[in-house]
Amino acid sequence: MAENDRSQRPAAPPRPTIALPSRSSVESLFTGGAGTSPGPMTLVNNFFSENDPESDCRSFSQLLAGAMASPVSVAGMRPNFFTDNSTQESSKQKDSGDGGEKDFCLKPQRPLNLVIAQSPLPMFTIPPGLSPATLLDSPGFFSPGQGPFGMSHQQALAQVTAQAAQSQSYMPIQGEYPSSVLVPPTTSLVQHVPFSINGPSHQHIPPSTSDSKGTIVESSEFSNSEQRSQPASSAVEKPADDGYNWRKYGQKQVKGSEFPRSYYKCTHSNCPVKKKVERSPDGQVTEIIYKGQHNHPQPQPNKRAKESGNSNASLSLQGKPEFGSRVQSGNLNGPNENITSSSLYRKEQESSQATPEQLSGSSDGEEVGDAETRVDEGDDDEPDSKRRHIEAKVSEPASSHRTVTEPRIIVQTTSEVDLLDDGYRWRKYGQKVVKGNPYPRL
DNA sequence: CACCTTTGACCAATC
DNA sequence: AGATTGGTCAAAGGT
Repeated sequence: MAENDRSQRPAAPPRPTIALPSRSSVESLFTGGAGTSPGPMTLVNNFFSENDPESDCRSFSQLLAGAMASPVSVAGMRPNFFTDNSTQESSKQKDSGDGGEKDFCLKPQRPLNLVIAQSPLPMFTIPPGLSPATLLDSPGFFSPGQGPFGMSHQQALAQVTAQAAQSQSYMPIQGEYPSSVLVPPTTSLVQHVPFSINGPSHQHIPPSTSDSKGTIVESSEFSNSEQRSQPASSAVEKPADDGYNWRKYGQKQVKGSEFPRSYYKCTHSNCPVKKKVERSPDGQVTEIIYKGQHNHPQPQPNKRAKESGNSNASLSLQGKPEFGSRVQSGNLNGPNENITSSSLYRKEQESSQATPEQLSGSSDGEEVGDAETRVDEGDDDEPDSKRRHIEAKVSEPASSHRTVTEPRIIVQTTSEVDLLDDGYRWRKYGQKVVKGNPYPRL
């Protein structure tokens, strides 16, 4: 283990392996709106940043949830594809394909924020089965007809989700994430979205899951009640039960975070996956950050049950560390790839406890990267990026979700560096609208 | 006894 | 160059 860690440090993160569509498609995507940054992150931001006063649906999670819950409606570009509580409960039903069209906007009870963090880490990846082009070309994604980013986030999200689902049928998008066993080591934005959004997952989690302490994290994200029902999970704060076994190897108070951060490693031999969990004193998880991908199948439930004391094996959504950026299906080489991907699920549970940065945010929760987001310089060659730059903390939609539990999702992308079709990575240093040219010149 | 958590110290990157 | 900070190590102790 130690060796791995050590070796990891110096090792530069693998370059993001993102297959890009021809420029045209990319461009159409990125240049959808004037003044829009073409960066992957920006892209995402645009998706989710919304200042739609008339819409209560600010939460990306909601969007996701909605998308997941009702692909059909999504396909229909229906803004209100989400649902209320009942919906959540009935998510299973939805899985079977419902057309539930409830207006989730009205029930921002579990708003989730998607945060796209910019970092040197290739977090924003696209699975082999789903090419960026596919996503981008998707009418819903960026519909020319709707003008630059004319479509709502919900729509966009829904679209993406739907496509993802279609393109990768093998990939369980919802809470029932089979974990590494079935899931190839690939990842995509789409994937991130769905599962990360605990939204759907919570639906699968029986309300009374509480017993298993292991599930704390996930469940907590979804509902406070559940969380609370769970005792702070004992002194041993096990990370959420995501199906893997974790060993805590450190804990530290991190600046900027009110709560101590715990460091966990996957106990599987040679598995480079690590995760950082921040918990509030009362045991509520406020943030989870995964790094790397499991290079092994998920342990058998019984095994884990024994170890974690939890029989609910699956639940979680969280454990999606698998969603790595690795495009090639091969095995991980280990140390070198540990950082292939990571994602950060941040949830805010108690507004009161929200950290300043979280609260400081812009009006919209989805706005990525504002306040604290550190835009990476863009030098992809940056080494481990484990440092502060890695995680961009996103400001919280202070106003909108104050009292609500806010699971936060941070998708880390490759940074400001744009990936273009030429195979090289470019850093944008300017943008201008050129007269006569519908698209801004970068 | 094996495995895990705790925790202070250490290291390296960054400021 | 020194201070700060995040991440990790590893001994000690607990289960």
